[in-house]
Amino acid sequence: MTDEKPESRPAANFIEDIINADLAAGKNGGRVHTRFPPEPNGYLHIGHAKSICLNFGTAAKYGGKCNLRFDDTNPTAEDVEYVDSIAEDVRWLGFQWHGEALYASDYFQKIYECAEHLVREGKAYVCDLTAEQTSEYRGNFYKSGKDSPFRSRTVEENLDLFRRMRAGEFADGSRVLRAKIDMQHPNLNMRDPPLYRIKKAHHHRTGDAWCIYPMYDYAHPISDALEGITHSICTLEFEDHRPLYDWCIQNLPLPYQPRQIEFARLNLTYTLMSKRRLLQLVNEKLVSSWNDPRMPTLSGLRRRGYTPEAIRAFAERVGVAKNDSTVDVGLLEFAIREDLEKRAPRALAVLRPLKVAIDNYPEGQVDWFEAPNHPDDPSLGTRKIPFSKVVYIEQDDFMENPPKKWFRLSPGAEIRLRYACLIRCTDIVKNDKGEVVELHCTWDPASRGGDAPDGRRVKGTSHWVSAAHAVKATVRLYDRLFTVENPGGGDKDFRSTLNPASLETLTDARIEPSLAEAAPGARFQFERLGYFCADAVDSKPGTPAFNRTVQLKDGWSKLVKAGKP
RNA sequence: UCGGGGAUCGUCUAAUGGCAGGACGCCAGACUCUGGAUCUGGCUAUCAAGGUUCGAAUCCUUGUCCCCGAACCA
Repeated sequence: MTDEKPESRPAANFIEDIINADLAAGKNGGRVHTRFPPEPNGYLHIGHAKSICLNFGTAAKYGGKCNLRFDDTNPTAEDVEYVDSIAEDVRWLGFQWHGEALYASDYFQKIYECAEHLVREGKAYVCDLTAEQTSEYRGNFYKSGKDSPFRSRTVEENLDLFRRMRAGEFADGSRVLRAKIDMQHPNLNMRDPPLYRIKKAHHHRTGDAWCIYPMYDYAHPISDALEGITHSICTLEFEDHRPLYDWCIQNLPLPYQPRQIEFARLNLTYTLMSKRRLLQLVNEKLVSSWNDPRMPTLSGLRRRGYTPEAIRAFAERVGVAKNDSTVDVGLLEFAIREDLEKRAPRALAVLRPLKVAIDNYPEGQVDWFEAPNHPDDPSLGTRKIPFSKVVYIEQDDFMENPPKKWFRLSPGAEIRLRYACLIRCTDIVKNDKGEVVELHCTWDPASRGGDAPDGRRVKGTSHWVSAAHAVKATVRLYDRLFTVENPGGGDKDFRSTLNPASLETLTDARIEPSLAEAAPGARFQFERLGYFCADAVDSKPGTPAFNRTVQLKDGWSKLVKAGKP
């Protein structure tokens, strides 16, 4: 990078302020070491992406390191399926963790030894209260707690009992190890919190080696300290767990003293961001899977056609602060448009075909027009598109009785077929129901390529495909999954606000021939429509299926909406 | 009625006692073989009331509103 001293760099957010101050105070020997600590109990979503970008990005900015650590202290909720998907998603986003992927379960032995240390110091005890009794003894916001009758057990008795817990002598839920702090503490987290519970459950990594598992509040600070984490960044709801985090760091013989910093998690309009509810969508088949392109999961966004670059740029723009906030989903859409606008090759595709016969075009003739793959970037090259006597245009591009500012085709009007020629509508054909099913047009042979030699201007340009050469394709049009800004907000069941039109599958779309062999995952701009990608699962060369990633900005529909077309 | 946080354009976010700035959005215009892109110009904000100060978004006081917290979840 530069020879600039780290602490002289202007801070991008309050976390960097803190790091700069720590660096200036000579803490941690000048090191910056963060970690991303997902629990492997679900798929990563766009909210996690913010945290990933923050943790990995901050470390990188300071020339530090960032660990990937699976927080797997609750075997009943966790699964290897999730650890695999999480690792894949982090890599896809473009980040490389320091060393091997780590697991809190790697530290179970050390965490256990720390617990014995607390017991020996008289700072932890085995408690036989039931969960209900524990809760009762804890008191509540307004009522202080009272000491457990087991609080005064001797060190010897506690050590014996704890070892027998570990040895599997007691039933699930019959005892816990608790920190001995203060049952009168105004912060409920400090009222003798449980450190270990008995769970005779199979763990995805440690198997049956353990039947007691540490709680998050206890295992997390130890894991951080063991790894030499300097700044342990988490979300706001852990703010009042920080005293307990610090208590653990202070009362245990640990090699490092990490510091917890909390920031506001990402909320997005029209988007659900809770793992529990996302799981529900999957389990209840309200979406096809975790990677359904309508899901806010990273695997869903990837399949939808989002790029890692766009997601990182989005995270950057959203910023980092402590205000509860809900970002407009439009900002995410802006990020992917911005990225794809410069990189996606253009192509012509007609979603809802309307047949157009060019009456004065010679039967059997084919013109191959050359079209740039990107109008502003010649380095993407060109391709040839076939033109013949019958073409399809978009149904939306014709109106029999158009409003005033209509630039597209209508009876008697002339438009340009993109990169091909000018055509004028001479006649329309309707079916029994009075719907327009076919247009008759004439072309101006002098306009070959798209410009008239007489210099006449044509306002409208339509995309099109040659009927004889176009390939049929499946195109899935995705829209937001919910109809309300805050699904599941208030007392509404989020399932009642699902958008019934979140997926529309078109099976009669026609694409230009060059698109037929698109590689799965390849992204294109279908001109005048939006960005699309060949589906990574269902699209095969020869039988393509495209997902709409996002629509192009649409000035016309905006006019219509404003009521002034 | 307890503890912990937070209130700046419509939405995010900066300004760390010294010009309230940026991005998205929106509006108007230019340009255009995508009603796309691009380019101009514009719009809109310091929760309230007092105080300190030459000067307050920032410091103090009082109040209001919002979020989180009572799993042997993370």
